[in-house]
Amino acid sequence: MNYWVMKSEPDTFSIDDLKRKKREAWDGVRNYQARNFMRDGMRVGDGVFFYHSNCAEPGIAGIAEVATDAYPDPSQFDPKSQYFDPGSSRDNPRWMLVDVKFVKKLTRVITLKELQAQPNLTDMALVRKGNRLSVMPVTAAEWRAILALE
DNA sequence: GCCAACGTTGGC
DNA sequence: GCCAACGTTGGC
Repeated sequence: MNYWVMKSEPDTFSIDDLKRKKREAWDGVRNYQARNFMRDGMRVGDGVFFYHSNCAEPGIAGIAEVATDAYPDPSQFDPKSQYFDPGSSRDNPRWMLVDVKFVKKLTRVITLKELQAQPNLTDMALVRKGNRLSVMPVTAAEWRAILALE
């Protein structure tokens, strides 16, 4: 069982959207490191912090769960999609994704500011300046420490 | 909207 | 293979 944080801009897809839809294919990831985490690291049942980025109150807004193994992101084959990748093929897909299912919305957003203020979380990739990865691993200790803040 | 950080692209 | 130019992310 591993833990992850996945970022989404709430204007595009928020924890409330996931709550309403119950489940979502996490498409559009076009970063190799993030893809590798989904493809090689994620297993069904892994815990996911749903992080709101690029918004008024950036932070962890809810909990989700990995619902599938990785499979090819269909949007890479769709010429009409903003995520279309002409360099990818069905025989040799470049981009993978997982489905994520809603677990719960936190009673409040645990803000980035708050996470940065935790002495035991200073090593966490998420809180380090300039980290733009949209999918990152979280240790079990970090997972517990963050849940305890709610 | 600004800009720092950083990944990607492409000329050489 | 180097690295400048460029594009994107995301906090502020």
